[in-house]
Amino acid sequence: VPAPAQTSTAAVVSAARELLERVGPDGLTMQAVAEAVGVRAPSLYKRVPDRAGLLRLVIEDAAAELVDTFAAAAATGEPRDDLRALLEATRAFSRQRPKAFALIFAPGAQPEAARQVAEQTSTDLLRVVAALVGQEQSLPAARTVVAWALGFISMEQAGAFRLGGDVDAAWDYGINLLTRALDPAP
Amino acid sequence: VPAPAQTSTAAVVSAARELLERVGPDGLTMQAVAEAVGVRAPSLYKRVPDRAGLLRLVIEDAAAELVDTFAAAAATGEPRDDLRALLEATRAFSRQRPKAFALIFAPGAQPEAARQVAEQTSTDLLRVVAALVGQEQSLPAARTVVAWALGFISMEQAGAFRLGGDVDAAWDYGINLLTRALDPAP
DNA sequence: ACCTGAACACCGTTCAAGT
DNA sequence: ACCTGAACACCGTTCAAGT
Repeated sequence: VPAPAQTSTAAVVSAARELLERVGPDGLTMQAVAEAVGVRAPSLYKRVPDRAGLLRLVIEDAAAELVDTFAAAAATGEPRDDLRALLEATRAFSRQRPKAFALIFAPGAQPEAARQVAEQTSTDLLRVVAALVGQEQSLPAARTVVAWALGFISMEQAGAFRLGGDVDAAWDYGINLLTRALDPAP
Repeated sequence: VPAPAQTSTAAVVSAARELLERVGPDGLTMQAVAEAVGVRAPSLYKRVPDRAGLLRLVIEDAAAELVDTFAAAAATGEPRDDLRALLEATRAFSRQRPKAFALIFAPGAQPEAARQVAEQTSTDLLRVVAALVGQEQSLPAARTVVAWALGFISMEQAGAFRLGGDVDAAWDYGINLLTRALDPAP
């Protein structure tokens, strides 16, 4: 007599995603996930290989969503506006799923997810940056933009920016400064 | 008959620091630290409050070293050279103690250490940035520089930069681009 | 086929007992 | 005054037994 399935891989991953954002990576225990989907912890091993594998699924899922968000923001209009749109989309996603966003790019955490994002976003970003600075230096220029954006978002989520001032204004300032530097002759 | 001390807080923190860099945060177990200093795990609680407190000591120690390194690199010469020196010192420190550096700025990890670094480095950085861009916009300008540097270092340690190209050249490119943007009239 | 309780390994932490 | 083994709580994981 086969026992009916009480849950599914999708439900497990979904519960893990919500737990990650609500209580952080340390709170993402197998028992908490099991309780959220209505089974006992050992049953989760019928759905995912182990905790690391579950976390990998959550992060790769978030990475795929980030790629989609990024692709949806890609346009082929005025390069300055296009660059801003890509950066705003990235920051907006980081606010929707801050913990997953941090884990995608965390050192040593999930190389595959970071590689996936890098591969699937680099074409759009390089095109826009090349439109501003030229083909030749588009790679180091794009790296400068990405480093700034990831650093800014990381600081924002870490609660840096304690010397006062407007954080949104600092974000705009950074975009404007980089854009101006990439294409000094408007 | 008092039992002679077999270790000290300094030795415990030092062993923890080495373990952190060698095996990462997850490998930094109380048992591994105890073995490194030659006692059993329960004895560590005579030296540090608990594992979180030990990690806090390690990170604050690294933060103090980073502040010293930064202060030693501060000069009052040509502002562009001064800014480069501050950034090079930060990157050099991140390579000496990559795990500790990441933990100082990790979201949610150690707010005190990050605050300490921010407070004790902001004066030097703001002065140099103000010399380039002017007093009025020195705060958002400094935030742009810091965001770029932390993002670049984070990407470097995470093993991003997989599309080829010279990472050191990208670092120089970023410094030059930011410097040029901060002071467009050389 | 999946679910479960029981068991095991591992880690952080406490504590009574030793010196 | 510090050190230790034993014990406890908690977590990840395995597995035999149930349906």
